[in-house]
Amino acid sequence: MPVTIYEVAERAGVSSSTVARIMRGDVKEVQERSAETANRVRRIAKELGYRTNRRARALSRGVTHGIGLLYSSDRWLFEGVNTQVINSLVGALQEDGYHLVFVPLGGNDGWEDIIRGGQIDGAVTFQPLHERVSSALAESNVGVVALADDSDASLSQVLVDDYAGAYAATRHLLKLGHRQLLYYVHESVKQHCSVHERRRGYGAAASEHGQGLEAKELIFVPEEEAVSLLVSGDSRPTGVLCYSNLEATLLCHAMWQYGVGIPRDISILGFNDMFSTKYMTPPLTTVAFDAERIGKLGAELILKTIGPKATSCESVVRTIKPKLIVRGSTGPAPDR
Amino acid sequence: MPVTIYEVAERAGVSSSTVARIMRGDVKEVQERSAETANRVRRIAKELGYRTNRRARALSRGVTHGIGLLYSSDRWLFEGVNTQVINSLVGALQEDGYHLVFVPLGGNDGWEDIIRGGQIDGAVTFQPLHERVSSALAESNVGVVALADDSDASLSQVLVDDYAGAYAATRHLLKLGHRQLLYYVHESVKQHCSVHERRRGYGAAASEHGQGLEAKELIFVPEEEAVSLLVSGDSRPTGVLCYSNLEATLLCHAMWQYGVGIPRDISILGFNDMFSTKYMTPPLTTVAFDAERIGKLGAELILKTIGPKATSCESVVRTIKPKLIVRGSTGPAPDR
DNA sequence: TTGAAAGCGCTAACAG
DNA sequence: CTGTTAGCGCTTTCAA
Repeated sequence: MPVTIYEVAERAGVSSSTVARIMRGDVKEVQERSAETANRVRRIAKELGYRTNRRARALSRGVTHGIGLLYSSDRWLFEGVNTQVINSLVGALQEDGYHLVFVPLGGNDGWEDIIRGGQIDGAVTFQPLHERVSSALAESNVGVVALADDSDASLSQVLVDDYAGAYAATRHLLKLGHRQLLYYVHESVKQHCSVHERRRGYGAAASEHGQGLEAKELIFVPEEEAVSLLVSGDSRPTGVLCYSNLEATLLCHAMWQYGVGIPRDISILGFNDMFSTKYMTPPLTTVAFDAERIGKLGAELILKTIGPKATSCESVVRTIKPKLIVRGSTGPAPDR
Repeated sequence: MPVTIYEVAERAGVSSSTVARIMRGDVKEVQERSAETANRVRRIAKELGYRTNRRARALSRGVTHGIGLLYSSDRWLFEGVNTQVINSLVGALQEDGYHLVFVPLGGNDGWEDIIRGGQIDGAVTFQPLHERVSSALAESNVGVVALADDSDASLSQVLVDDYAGAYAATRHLLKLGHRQLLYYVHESVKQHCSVHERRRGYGAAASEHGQGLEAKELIFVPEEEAVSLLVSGDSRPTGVLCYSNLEATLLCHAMWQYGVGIPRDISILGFNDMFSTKYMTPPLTTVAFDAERIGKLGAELILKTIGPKATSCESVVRTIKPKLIVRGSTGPAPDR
């Protein structure tokens, strides 16, 4: 049986409110007398092993300090760089006494009970939300911030400047002399704003360059198609901007098979700096972003959104800049 | 302002307890009269948009329906097959009205507040727990089940029969005629019971076979070492049992570089059937297990452990059998 | 600053 | 089966 403020109060000869206030840090301790009491109470609480009961506090204060991680399992959340974001998000939330709760959106109505039942104070998501979910959140006054998703302009969000990343990456290829380019997105990739943003950045850099340049794109297509484009024909691409490390891995494998050298014959550039990337041969040139920072910013935004002095109605967008990490998979364009 | 049982009660002309009981499904509705009231109450509740307040219920019942996912970020939890286990665990818990909460063990004392503050009713973990954590759990009467970890015999656990998996895999190599074998674990792998179990299975199959067989092992070593063993010397292994898909990926890459054919010159066998495995060339022969099932069993065990009729003191162990999936990366041993 | 008292919304005996 | 009556443990006025 856990010890309560009442037991501490009795032992210390003060009222329960006093104990509660002291344990909560509400007491200013400017006067000598209160400082003394405070210390005594703290000592006794410690001796007795007192801990604030979070259930009671939740009811009384009307908040749980829980943040929901909204996701549907059809879009696999725990892959790639998201896991790093989540990890840092959890850490940052914990710093402020908040915890993250898995809230799978599919299946039964569990998610609705959690949202409407006051199980969480706020939420984060990596994906567009269904209307039902959005309204449940709104009606329950649960704030949301979107991470790496810009589909709902009314939400606060933290984004990566994919346009800039793709632009820089493409410029890199151009500087190396590549004039036959390809932007490739694998068929397994889900529709997402970054697909489009990276395409825009790629396109912008290409059209800026002007004449004598061929910039192809293969979006949502199986790798066989990309591979055959890369290994046959005279105007085959020599510089490939991959949507992520998935495409990069696939293509590198395939190129080895066909005896195409990287970066001798083809330069390959990916997005997202992952573990597996470091174990590639050659190491992948890639556009990386600071996943840790997204988590931190996300935590910051959501806590601000649900905070007491929340100027709710305004949504804020934080954008982080990716950076190009040049490694071994890109090199000068081959002579033709 | 959310609607409470009192408002529903007033509108329906019954007492709040009646509403609560009906909403909770406590009412047996055998008699006509009560069935009628029940329906009316339910209708009104729906009209008013009533939802049980989980905070109030938590305080009153003394449970939160939260299950903690205990992990420390130094052992990266969200990689590989664990993510599938977690996904199914979350789903299974949701079926029973439970939710999973991230509980990072490092950093500040947040985890202790969660455990001792009654934020969760039970917990699951994939790793050995520190003494401080274990005692916090025990003292707070929070049950735990270990997933794929056998380090604490006093816990309920769900395990994979890694011994059997490695045994079957090794037998597969032997049947293909391989007589120079290697069991390889990469340096980045953390100490874990499966490392040892797989080694045992490998060793058992090897020693069963008897004479004319050389079974090497390289445990926790960098890939360069493994690669050099595979490409030089007369007695170099032709059949490799990798600890996971990581080693398999690394070795396949390296073999391509050295012009060593798979499975022509070397057969490679991995553990864990992952997405990336399917995109390998050739597709990886691997020992797979039903991750979904682990999650389901885990949910079952933890709910049983914390349940009301929990015969607490006894810990139960469920073991699931892996199965060998033969694909393209293994073939007959080459002539020498 | 401190204490007394009234909740937060639901659950859980206990009568009726 | 239904209503009444106390709480669960903490927070929060409101006086003192």
